[in-house]
Amino acid sequence: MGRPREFDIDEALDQALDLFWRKGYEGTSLSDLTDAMGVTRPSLYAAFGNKEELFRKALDRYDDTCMAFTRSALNEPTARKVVDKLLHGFADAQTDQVHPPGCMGVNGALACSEEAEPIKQELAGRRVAGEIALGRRLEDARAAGDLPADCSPADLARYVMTVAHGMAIQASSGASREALYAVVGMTLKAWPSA
Amino acid sequence: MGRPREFDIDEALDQALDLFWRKGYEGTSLSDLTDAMGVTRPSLYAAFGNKEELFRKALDRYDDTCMAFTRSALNEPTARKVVDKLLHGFADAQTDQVHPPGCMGVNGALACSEEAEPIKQELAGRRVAGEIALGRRLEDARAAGDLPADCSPADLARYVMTVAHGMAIQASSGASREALYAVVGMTLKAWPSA
DNA sequence: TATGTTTTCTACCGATCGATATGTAATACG
DNA sequence: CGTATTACATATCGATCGGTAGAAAACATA
Repeated sequence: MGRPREFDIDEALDQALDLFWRKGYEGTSLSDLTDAMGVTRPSLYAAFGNKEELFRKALDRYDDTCMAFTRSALNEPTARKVVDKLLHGFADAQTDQVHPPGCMGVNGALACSEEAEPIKQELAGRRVAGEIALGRRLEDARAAGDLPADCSPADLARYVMTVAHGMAIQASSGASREALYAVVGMTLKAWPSA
Repeated sequence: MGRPREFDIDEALDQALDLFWRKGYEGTSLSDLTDAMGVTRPSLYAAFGNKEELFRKALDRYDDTCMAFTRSALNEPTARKVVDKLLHGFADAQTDQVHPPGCMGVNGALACSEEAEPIKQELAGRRVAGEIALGRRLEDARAAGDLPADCSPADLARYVMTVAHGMAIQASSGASREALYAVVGMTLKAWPSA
């Protein structure tokens, strides 16, 4: 009951995500958001709570859509294929021309004021969670003989995520998809074979 | 002549650098700066112009001091030693415990509002300049037979800088120096031998 | 001591920040 | 229809943003 909402929640969230991705949490103002989302300020607060909650919902949407490949990549049969799909997926997501260049998890809030510290911590936490998930997958691979017994899955996972996040910086600086593919290729050269 | 300045320019600049490094250009307020530098607001403007000029001077000081190793690394005799010294230098600079974690060139302004766009461009420009300088050094190395004839110095340079900037993100997320050293080690495994 | 120059201080500027109070329009239910 | 409920729009809140006027204080030179 009550008056029906005149805008689509997910469409508005996509606009907010685009802004936060491109300008970061603190670099995006409420006026930026309401202009892009086509929603007045009170409607935004009624629908999403406040700026921080809006960011978190946009981040969840980012994870559900743009980062979906990270989950499916872990299901690849071999460790090398997992990493290959992961890094190419990041390269694609960071240069897909429809979203801002780079990575929302890095651009969102890397260095910020005290006020945005919780956001920064949230993003850092998700980054390490991704690294840990990859590390576990590589541990399984080692146990299955898919990786040398003397290698360190944790170190390998950190190496891969370092390249992934480094590519996000490169993309923000204007690197092309092909340039990132070349980086992925060199990264895989360092990959150990069972 | 005139009343002598009561604070040291370089000491104040170091305080400003620490703040910009830790909180970014936009995340650092004038009140943050004056508090940390021990200088009143009009004194700051008289000495440094405005916030943007202060940032640029702090950035120059960062380059002259914390990034000095990047120049000397290029003088190493072999391409591999250049890259080894470069990456270990970045790992050290990003985890030296006296400065904020990560890299000023990345933390300073990665995603920001339109107002800080010139700062963002400046930092991106310096990043690509570093990559180009390394690429030239690797070209020389290839010409000298220090690298395989069929390798791409530009791709190698991009790969190295991608890892360097990725390590900056890792350091911001709390990675230890040893963890970054492990990443450097894996990166060098991909290095071609002549 | 008198004067010119520079730095220091207190106080304040307009603009923008995130967030709301208040009243009206649009729906569902009785 | 009447009423409850929800979303809409206008107008504004106090706080903070980067940046400055204007006067007093500390020096060099005369």
